Amino acid sequence: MSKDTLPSDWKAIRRDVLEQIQCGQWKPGDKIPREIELAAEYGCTRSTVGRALRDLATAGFLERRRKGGTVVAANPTRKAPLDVPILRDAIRSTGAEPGYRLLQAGPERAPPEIAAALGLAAGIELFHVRALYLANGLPHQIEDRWLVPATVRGLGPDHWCTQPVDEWLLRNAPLTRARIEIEAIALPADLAHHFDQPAQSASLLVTRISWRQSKPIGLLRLYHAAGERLKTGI
Amino acid sequence: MSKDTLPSDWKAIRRDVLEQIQCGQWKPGDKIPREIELAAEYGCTRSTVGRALRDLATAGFLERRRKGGTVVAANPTRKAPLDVPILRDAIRSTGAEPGYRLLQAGPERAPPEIAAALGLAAGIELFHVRALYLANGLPHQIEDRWLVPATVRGLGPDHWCTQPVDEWLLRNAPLTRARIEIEAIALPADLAHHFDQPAQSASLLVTRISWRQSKPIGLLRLYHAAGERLKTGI
DNA sequence: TAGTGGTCTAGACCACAAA
DNA sequence: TTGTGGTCTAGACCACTAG
Repeated sequence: MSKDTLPSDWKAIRRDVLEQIQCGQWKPGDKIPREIELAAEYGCTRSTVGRALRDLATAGFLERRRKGGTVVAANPTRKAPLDVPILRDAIRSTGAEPGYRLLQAGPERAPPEIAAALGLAAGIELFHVRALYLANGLPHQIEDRWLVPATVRGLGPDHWCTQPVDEWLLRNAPLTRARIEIEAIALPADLAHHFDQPAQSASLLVTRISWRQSKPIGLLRLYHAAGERLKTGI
Repeated sequence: MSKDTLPSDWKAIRRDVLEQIQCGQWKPGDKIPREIELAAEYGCTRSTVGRALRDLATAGFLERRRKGGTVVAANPTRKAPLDVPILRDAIRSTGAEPGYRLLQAGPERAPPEIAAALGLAAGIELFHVRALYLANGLPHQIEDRWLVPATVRGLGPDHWCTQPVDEWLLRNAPLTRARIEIEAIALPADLAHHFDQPAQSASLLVTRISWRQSKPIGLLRLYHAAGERLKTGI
């Protein structure tokens, strides 16, 4: 296999190696040449080859082990990146004009399942915020958020009245860790009413519990209007 | 700000810089010191600092531009990696024993919306495979797959009878690109019957269209049993 | 134990975009 | 124009692990 062009930049090498994999030249489980051999082949240093292979490894195409060499991943479990954006930005990115309407806010005793999910004692008092997000004036999502006062210190009524809470949180109590679950639910009557859709419509519910270091920030339930979809890709 | 410990490996620098960001020392929009300044501070070369900062940039915490310097990302839109695994592996990873039951398979004229989604002429003949996946013997997911014969050449009845199609595809026609959509639907009666659940139950439908280079591989609709959730995290 | 990838250095040149 | 990050080199030592 002689090469007429000798790409010596790491992106070209990456492309080249990936092509060998995707064309089936190098099959899952196959051991590929050592860094030093590829370096000789491409006419560059080991560092440059290493950069390319490392990138393919983190992308899941290769598995690398010291002494074991570099092997084409047996089952390239691909990851589809799911955005966790600011809610209004998500609406903007669809080309629609975002709107925000506060439904309810204030301190409230946490229901047992909320407190439990956050790892807090039952009956603790949290901030409870419910708000409606609009796209071009039409109901789009309903946010149901429980926030831990101790962690979001400084957050007050003046914040959530005018602008979405997540925008304040982003700047003042950014999450370091989160757990996300996506499920389908039959739209409860009260939410369906806000969406102006029939009750029991199948709709998406995204639940997100977030932490700052090891302290719980809060629990967000994001109800989507029936028919709304999450989109991603590889 | 003197440092008593001077971490000189790139992971430590990464941790250190990330901490400055997450503790609010460096706020969104702030310009952070140049590579060469950080290198002096940490007592290492520019390459090592660069490695750490590059990593934080690809993770979305920093934005870097030549001449513009390195800036803390204004809105760190985090990405939650959603696995796109082999179906039986996904079941295994929950600790359950996977099962596979073929429901129906063979050539079939593609419905207009399927052909359109794949960018093919209406009325084209595709492979249509429907199968039930079980977890510990219980119905878990239903796969409804349309495959483009020209792209998955070599796939035949003997393959899909005994083992899931995706496992053959992984080795013989791996995807290079995919579009994924997640939505909530009311379970149609025929599917509900297989799941042994009431019709109209809200359940998740994941639709995936995949390509190999620019050639369409097929369209997969994965129906989840009512109550099933997708899980991810940051 | 020996071989592979992982990391770091000290330097250089280049590409891009801000001033 | 000029300063910043992006990349590459040639070399070195180290950490892990397969044989």
